[in-house]
Amino acid sequence: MTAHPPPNPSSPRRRARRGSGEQLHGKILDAAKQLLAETGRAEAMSIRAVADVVGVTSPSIYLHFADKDSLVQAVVADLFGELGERLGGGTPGEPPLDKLCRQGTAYIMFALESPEHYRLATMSASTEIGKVDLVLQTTAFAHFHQTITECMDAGIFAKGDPTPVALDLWAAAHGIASLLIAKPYLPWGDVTEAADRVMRATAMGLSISEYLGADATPADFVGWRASLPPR
Amino acid sequence: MTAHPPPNPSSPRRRARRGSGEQLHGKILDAAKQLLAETGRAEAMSIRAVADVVGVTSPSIYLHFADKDSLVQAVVADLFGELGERLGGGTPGEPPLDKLCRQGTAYIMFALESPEHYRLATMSASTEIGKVDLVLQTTAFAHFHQTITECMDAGIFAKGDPTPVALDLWAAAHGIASLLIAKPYLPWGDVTEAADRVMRATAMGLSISEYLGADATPADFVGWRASLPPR
DNA sequence: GGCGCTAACTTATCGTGGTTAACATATCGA
DNA sequence: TCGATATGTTAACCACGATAAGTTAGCGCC
Repeated sequence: MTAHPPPNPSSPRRRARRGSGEQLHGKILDAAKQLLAETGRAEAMSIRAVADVVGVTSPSIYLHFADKDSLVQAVVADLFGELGERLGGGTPGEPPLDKLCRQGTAYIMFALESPEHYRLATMSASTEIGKVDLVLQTTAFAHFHQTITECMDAGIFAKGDPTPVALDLWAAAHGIASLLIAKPYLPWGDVTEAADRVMRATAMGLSISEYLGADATPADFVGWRASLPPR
Repeated sequence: MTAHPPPNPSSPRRRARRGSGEQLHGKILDAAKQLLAETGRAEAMSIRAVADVVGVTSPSIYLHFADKDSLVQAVVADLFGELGERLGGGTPGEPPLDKLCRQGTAYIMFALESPEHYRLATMSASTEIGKVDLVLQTTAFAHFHQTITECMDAGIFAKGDPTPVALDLWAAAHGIASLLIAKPYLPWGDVTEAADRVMRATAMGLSISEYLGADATPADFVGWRASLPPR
């Protein structure tokens, strides 16, 4: 069995119509996502496996994607689209910091729902210069951006460019999501609570950090904290 | 050139003495670390490449490591040992929260110095039950643990089990380290400042979060913050 | 109807990588 | 000296990513 088996001789897959080569493109993407979701292992998404699922030979993949990395990136882009949609909703009039924490937790939950997709999305090399601000242009990031701006208007953060704040909060969300996925056996306790706790702590910390001034040392904070009335 | 070339026929590597098969074990580990550090790419550390560097044929690796994953895990364990040593030092009498932030930043810097090692350490699957608390038993984690206990004694955190606090802080450190490695092109600004900022914010946030009470909502925080005198 | 163009595939093949089975040999205790 | 065995090597298998070259089906056109 050294040769790869043909797709399925009994049902010879009908070749796509002349202009509709894009059909296969979509099917390949779906198959790749499905393989990742079902097996849960990134290495299971081989070009050959994807081709088998679609019912096509492996070189056909290369008619629609330049190489494996392109396929992975396409899957990831698709995923981030879904994430953006999910972060969009929310009750109007929701306090901005509540909204920010909710979005952060939603981000983490999304990552936990499709851990292999998330791993690929955040842990691939992809140091390509061309895609410099690919992340920053996702709708998910735009939603974060928007909510942070609302927080600034509410006086929770100092007014200015929301991007640094967004990056710091994203780092916190990514950190807990990533570790929950990679080290699930650690004593995290309830996952939702852990996610919520870290997001709240980071958001509050950034706010207090700005309140105390960017040049405040940890010792300054300790002194200030000691001066707070007990609750 | 389909066959693999022999190591080096001109200098026939002396076989190790009867009891010293462990020599090769160490050399393999060094070679694997070296390949990762030099090339900076995880895929460059193939079994065959490691064997070539050592001057041995690839199947010999399997006399000392069960499979590639075992070799990777061994490299990672070695790395965490180095990390633990580095986190150990520090001036006596250093305020505990300063120490905590310094250790967090040192952790992040360590990750940035050997990004591929770090990627392997934190992003591999390794869901093996046997190694349940492998991370928690590293000296690096022990140092975090110790410093957090000192913070608790200083009233910065509520007294109790340091492990949850350590995990949350570790998540923050890992998040920023991981993103700095995976997405270096994002506008992080100065890397050291970013690391320090996130660590400080998270530590302060956890402290304030405990001060306000675990059940405090983000809205509670906003109300409390608005009551603070302007600085 | 038939003819050619070409999009949409397949077949065959290459090189690399992880892993294993079978074989070889140097070392060491008895 | 001699056999047991630790310490390797040779040869091979199979899966994978990728490419080159061949094939076929749909479509416009006369």
